[in-house]
Amino acid sequence: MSQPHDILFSTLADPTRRAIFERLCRDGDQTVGALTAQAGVSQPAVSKHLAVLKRAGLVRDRHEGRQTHYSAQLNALAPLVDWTNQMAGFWQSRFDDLEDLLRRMDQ
Amino acid sequence: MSQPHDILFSTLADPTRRAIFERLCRDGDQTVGALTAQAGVSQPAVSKHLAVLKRAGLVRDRHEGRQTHYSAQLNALAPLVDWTNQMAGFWQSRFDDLEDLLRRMDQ
DNA sequence: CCAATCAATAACTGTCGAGTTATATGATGT
DNA sequence: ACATCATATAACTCGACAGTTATTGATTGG
Repeated sequence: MSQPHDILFSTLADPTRRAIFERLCRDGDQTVGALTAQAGVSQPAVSKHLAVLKRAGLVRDRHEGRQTHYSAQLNALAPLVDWTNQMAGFWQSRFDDLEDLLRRMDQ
Repeated sequence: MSQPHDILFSTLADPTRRAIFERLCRDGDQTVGALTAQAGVSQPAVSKHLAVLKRAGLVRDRHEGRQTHYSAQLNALAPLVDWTNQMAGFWQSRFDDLEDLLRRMDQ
């Protein structure tokens, strides 16, 4: 029962973690240190959040010397967009069904 | 720091709760009993999930005799779409590579 | 009125996960 | 080789929350 968007929702549900992801979207490639500097939590906490984001495919890491740079992988958001479109589609199709029914009742 | 999409993400993060919302999108108006029948959890659990969905603005309730009908409020998903668009915007301003994602969002 | 039904609330329990500090791993410069 | 810096992992704590059963409140039919 664990769809791809399942992992996305739970990964992005945490405000601290989502803020990290947003920062990576906004400002691009960042080191763990740079992210920690504004995260409001300890460095290990940031590292754990990054690990979760990585498992969800939302970030990539790149090692450069003793630093690790992380960057956002925006295409990982696709299932989220798909899910939203699907919900909208259900809604629309029921609306169409209703219109269809009303049209039948009119004639 | 609690933005509107913050509540949406955490509300939709729970699989059981999201399944209830999906059901309401797919099949429209449902009673608590009908939702409980397929939720896989107890009736009180369903009621609590519905209360959370309602606080997030994702559902409306309508009392009819001793039953309560719930229905999805799809427009409440707007902040989610906005957030995704914003992330895509950040990304796009730095790269030009997300045709695939944009195609999904356009449909 | 009484019994039954539907939903919500109360009270409680257990689990999960986000945070901490402490430590390990690994790269760099002197 | 050594001291230092950057990140990851370990071990632990604590609170939030999803689930349970039991109960209450409200509505309907006999």
